[in-house]
Amino acid sequence: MFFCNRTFHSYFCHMLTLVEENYIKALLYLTSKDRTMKLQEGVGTNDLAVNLQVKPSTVNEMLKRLNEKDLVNYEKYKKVTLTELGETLALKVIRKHRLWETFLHDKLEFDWDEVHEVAEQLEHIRSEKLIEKIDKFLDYPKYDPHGDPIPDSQGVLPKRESTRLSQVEKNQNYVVLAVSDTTKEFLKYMEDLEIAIGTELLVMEKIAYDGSLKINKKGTLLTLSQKVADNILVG
Amino acid sequence: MFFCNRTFHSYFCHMLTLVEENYIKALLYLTSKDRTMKLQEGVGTNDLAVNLQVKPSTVNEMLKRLNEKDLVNYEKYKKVTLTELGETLALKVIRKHRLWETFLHDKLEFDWDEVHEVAEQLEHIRSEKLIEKIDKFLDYPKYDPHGDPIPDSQGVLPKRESTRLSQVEKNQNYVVLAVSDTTKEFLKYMEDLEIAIGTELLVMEKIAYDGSLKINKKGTLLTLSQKVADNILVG
DNA sequence: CTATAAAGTTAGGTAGACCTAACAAAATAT
DNA sequence: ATATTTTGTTAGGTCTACCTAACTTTATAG
Repeated sequence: MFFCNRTFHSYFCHMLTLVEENYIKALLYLTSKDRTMKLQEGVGTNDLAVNLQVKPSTVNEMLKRLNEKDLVNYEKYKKVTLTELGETLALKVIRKHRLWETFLHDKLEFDWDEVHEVAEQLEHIRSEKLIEKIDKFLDYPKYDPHGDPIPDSQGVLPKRESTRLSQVEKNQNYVVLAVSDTTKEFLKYMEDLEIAIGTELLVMEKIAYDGSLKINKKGTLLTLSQKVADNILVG
Repeated sequence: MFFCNRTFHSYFCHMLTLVEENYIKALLYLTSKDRTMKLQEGVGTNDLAVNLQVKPSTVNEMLKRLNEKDLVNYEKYKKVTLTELGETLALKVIRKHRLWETFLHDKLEFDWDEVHEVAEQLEHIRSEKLIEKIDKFLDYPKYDPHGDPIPDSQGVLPKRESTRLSQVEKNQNYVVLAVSDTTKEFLKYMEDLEIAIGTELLVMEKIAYDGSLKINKKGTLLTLSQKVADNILVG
């Protein structure tokens, strides 16, 4: 039994429709993915439309509604961002998604590549209790089968150990977790290098003279100065 | 990824909306519950409306659609029944519902009375593989936490041992599972006695002279002839 | 710095699933 | 057998979430 009818929930509850949940989830995904890497804050209507596989006009309409509900910051012709409320709720959806993925993989022996599709559905099941029970049943995992971090019940993502690229071992694979310089210049450079959150890097050689690094990025070879390598956090 | 879009599914797949699933599930529930007990076959618009908590006009509209999709046999002003297809699909929903209830109760330690609400949501998850995995994970249970039988993957309900009421032990509780006389006269009498599928009965005394029974039906005392007791199957 | 392309918006339309109000048919009760 | 009640239906309206087509604003390229 749900206690929030439509009128009620609009004012008191934060009960989103399944579709609204998908919009804020996509928004969180698209923003957090590039949060530290892009020059421009926020996401465009078209990007969202592509991600959600709907037409831009549909997105536009929904953005107005989400704005009304204080889930996004939206102004005509501008990029959209999640509000704090929106982000909190999106993290809850992500939490559910990743816990379900873990459940499917660890307990039901689903393959790594099969879990996502089903978790897309399960993430919308409305029951605080259920997801807490699943969390307990899985013994409070911190990462899902893809290695993505699972937010805790407060929406906090586990802190990951990260190391500056300038200080890692040679000949070992690392994944870019974050960057510590957020200036336009740096990020623009990162974009040019096609290095983003999630990019895999392998240090081939450290040049003793100036501390610069020879890097293998999925087959592509490139050289990064120590200054740049200092600002790339990997793990 | 779903391979049935709207146009496609209407003609080739039997992919029902969540709401359609709820309608056929309710229909199965309302018909099977009284199948052997009622004089009149089928379910009325109002009954369905009450069960689904919507208005009769909404039900009416949906019945036309379900009829188009060959899920129900519906004619204006007449009682509605499920087609074979409708019943098959409804049994799949029931199967999912009861397996999820079992999962919630047995694995996640949900209380008996909490499982239904969540299972109402989980039963609509679309994944053959998921439900088969859950079935396996639970080691192929035959009954859910409420004792209701779980249809197998072919939609077949487990056969239950049943005994004629005329042959059961005294002072032991039984539940009516079925009746073996389907004549109007008998069923009408059952209705008068307010004995239906699911009714709990306790035999207090067997009269040696004519084989009639003194019965306690939830506090009410009644006497049944041997002939009647022969036609009531309990378990 | 304008012309063209890309991105975003508006208007108007559809389908599903619900509603109310008014009406018709069937069941029942006198 | 008719009056009344119950049950079922129709018509017309709402909201969500989608669409297409036409249009406007912003970005990009010559």
